[in-house]
Amino acid sequence: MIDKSYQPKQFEGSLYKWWMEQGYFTPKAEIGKPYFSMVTPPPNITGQLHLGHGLDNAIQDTLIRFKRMQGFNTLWLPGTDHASIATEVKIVEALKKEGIDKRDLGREKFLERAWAWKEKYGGRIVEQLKYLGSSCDWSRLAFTMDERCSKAVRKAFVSMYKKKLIYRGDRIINWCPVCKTALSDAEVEYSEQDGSFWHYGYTTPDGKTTVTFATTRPETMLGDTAVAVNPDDERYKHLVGKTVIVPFVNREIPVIADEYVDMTFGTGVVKITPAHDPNDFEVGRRHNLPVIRVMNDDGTMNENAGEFAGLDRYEARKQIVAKLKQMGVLQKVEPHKHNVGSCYRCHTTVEPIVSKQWFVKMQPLAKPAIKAVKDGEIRFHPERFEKTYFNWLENIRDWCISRQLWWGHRIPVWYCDDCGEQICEETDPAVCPKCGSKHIRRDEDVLDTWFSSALWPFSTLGFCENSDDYKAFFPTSVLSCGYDIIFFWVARMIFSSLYNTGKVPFKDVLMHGIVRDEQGRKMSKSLGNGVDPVEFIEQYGADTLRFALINGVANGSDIRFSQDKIDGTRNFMNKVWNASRFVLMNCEGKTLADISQVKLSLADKWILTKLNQTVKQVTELLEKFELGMASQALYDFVWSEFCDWYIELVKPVLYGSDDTARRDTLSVLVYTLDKILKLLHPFAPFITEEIYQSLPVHGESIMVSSFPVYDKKNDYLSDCKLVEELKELIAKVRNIRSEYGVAPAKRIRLYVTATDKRIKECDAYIAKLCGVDEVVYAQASKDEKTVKAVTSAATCEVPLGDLVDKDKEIERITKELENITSEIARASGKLNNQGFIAKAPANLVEAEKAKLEKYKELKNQLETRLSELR
RNA sequence: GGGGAGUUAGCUCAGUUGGGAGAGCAUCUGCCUUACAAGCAGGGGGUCACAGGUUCGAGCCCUGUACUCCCCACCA
Repeated sequence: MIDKSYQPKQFEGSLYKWWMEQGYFTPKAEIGKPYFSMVTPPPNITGQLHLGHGLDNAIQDTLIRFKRMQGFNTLWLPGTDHASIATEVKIVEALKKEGIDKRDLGREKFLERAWAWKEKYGGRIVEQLKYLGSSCDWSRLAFTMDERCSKAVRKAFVSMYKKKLIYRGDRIINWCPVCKTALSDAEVEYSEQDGSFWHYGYTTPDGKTTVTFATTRPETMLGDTAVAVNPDDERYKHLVGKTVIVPFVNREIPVIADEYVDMTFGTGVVKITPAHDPNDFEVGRRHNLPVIRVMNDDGTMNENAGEFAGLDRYEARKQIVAKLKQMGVLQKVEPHKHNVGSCYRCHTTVEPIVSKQWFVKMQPLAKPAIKAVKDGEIRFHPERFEKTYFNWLENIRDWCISRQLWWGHRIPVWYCDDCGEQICEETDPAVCPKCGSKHIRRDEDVLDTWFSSALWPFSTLGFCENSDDYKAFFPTSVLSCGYDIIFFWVARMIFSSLYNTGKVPFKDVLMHGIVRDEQGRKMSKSLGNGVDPVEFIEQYGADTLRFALINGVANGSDIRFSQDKIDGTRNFMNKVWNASRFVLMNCEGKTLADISQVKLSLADKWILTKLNQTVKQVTELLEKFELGMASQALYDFVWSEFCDWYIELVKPVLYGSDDTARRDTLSVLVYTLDKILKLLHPFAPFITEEIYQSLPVHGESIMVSSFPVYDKKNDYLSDCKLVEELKELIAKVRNIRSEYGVAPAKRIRLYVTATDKRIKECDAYIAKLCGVDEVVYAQASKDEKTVKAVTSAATCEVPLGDLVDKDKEIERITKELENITSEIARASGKLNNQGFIAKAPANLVEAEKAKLEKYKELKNQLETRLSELR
């Protein structure tokens, strides 16, 4: 028997441990067997569990549990990400506290520290994920830098290098002066900031002509190597080919003509700094301009900056502006809003800088990735994210994959100091294969952390070894993650997988949104509005957390996590708990029968039908990945049908004296509860297992039991309809009692004139649920003061004696009559419409006719009643 | 500049092939009815942003408008 009150803390931990011990999460690789597999988005080893993980895991665990119960060979493979830059930043910070500089420590020692750090903290998030109930196979736990994944990284890199899809070159990249590394385009976040537009000009050597322009970054002028105008611009045609002088550095630079310049913008003149602006870099290439870097890696000005060398970039800007002003060169300063890029890790403003880096050539990889989605080999849910995906891949630029960091996969390229050869092989070279020299050096840089995560679905499964896991579970079935990492991760997995394995990495992509706080703000450390899932689970339990994150939420949309939602969900869990307790209490000391052997009551047939339809609905919705709607359907069935009606309907039998009837109904009650628990288990694994273990008859574990299956022969539609009519009748009588203020405890008599004869089978139900001590199947006598309720199945008269207020009754019936009349108008309007008759589906027309008949009958009854009263 | 999403009850949101507007919370009334007051019963509350169009029929499809939010691009 379960406890009196629902206290999830008392059983969640131990159940999880037991599931693990039983090995339920760990499948065997059975090649050819129908499978369902997923890989988790690997959380960073630096990470703390937050509600985003909660949502992600709730979704995936729900899917995997559903599929497992459906009999698929299911694998959910977890792991963690080394998170190159994020981790390195943390370790550098920790070292700083000890007064140690990374450079002084040296690469090897630094990596020792990093690994030690990973051992110490890397497992924390994994442990936290277990609180959620995630049925991942922890025995297959992967790490992006473990041997298997590293091997895949090496293999992929070498292969792409040899196919010239990876190349090294001097290009404009985004540079973070704090992290001191290059970043990919995706790693830069843009935000609008207030800045200034400084207008000034450069003058020709003869001092006669000045060309004026505007810039937002005056400090870059020290690296200017040209001034550009549009070739069609009549104002400046005469200047093209002439030169002007850059102040401070006294460089003579040409005035060039280039289509890039927009004549209508500003003065129509652009200063060109090839080393520090992506567009200028392109212009510089076209005109063979020198590329002069004026900034160091830490954001200070370098020796090319002349008198400003050594200053921080912003200080240099300040001083340059001041001096330009002093010199009388500065013409005006305008406030200007512009988008500034910042590092996604440390939020420092990034600098576009020319630098020698490694790149992945994207065009050839993007094409098949686009095709796979266009052809429907991979489907996004919701579909709209496919557009986001296409848009990105169609406009993609080459991917900068080298990082000036130590923590990560070191680029597997060696350089020969003697002959200059570049060596890139799957095994480390000892000597230069070309000249035999021993003087070879390995590239210092590591790879973008996303390069290894891009291989995740197949690297973790043992693609390199062509392992049984790979053969049994690849391609994976579903990938679930937030829409915020479509570019970082989803797109890159798709092209990487197509390139390396020739297969798509997964068939369906299920996108979810961001979990926000009550006010709709993003949860963040700085706002302090984050909810710690571990604390939350302590208080409310994992089931409540999971259900609150999933229930009623549409795919891909953000979620507001509010106390209201939490309370409502906790109440639902409590409801499930108490309803189960009711069933179990009634089972004590009783024997049950197989429901195929019992005589089903009306209520039994009704709940079995409703159950059956819920099974159908939930299964279909889950198969379409509509988890939010599936859980909603379950919530409604459990609370509004099973608890509110069925349990109440069966009480008379359970408390009655007919043992056979009791046994039969109890059997249906337990049967239904068993199915409810199974349907609910993927969403709320703990509470369902805990209750399941207390059922009079149960399997070893609910998580390896079979998911309920819809069976048409369990639909008792006519009985179902009768119960719906009964519910209507009960509601109307209750309404009258309530309206007339009849004390709830007061037993009354009820006169029923049935239009549906079967309503006479419902005595006990009516009596119990309407607080009636006697149901009389006749009309009330003329002198008894009654209030009348007209329903689809019967007319009821509630004798209320002096409580009956004639005027109030007339008012009530008039109001009801108005409703009915408008319904009749609507229905007959429809039926009089020739277009409707001709074009609407026949069943709809029939249904409408039936409704009209019913309403007319009700109207008659009400009119009769009204004339009686008057 | 390009793309996407949203606008439905006081609040937060569902509403999937177009066929009589829903939930939770809040609110009002009455109930500690032996599973549950974390509950039960009953009630009130919506020209589904606006304007057109398609259709027998539109919250849902099309066009436009307004406001809000997000992503991408980055004319210096």
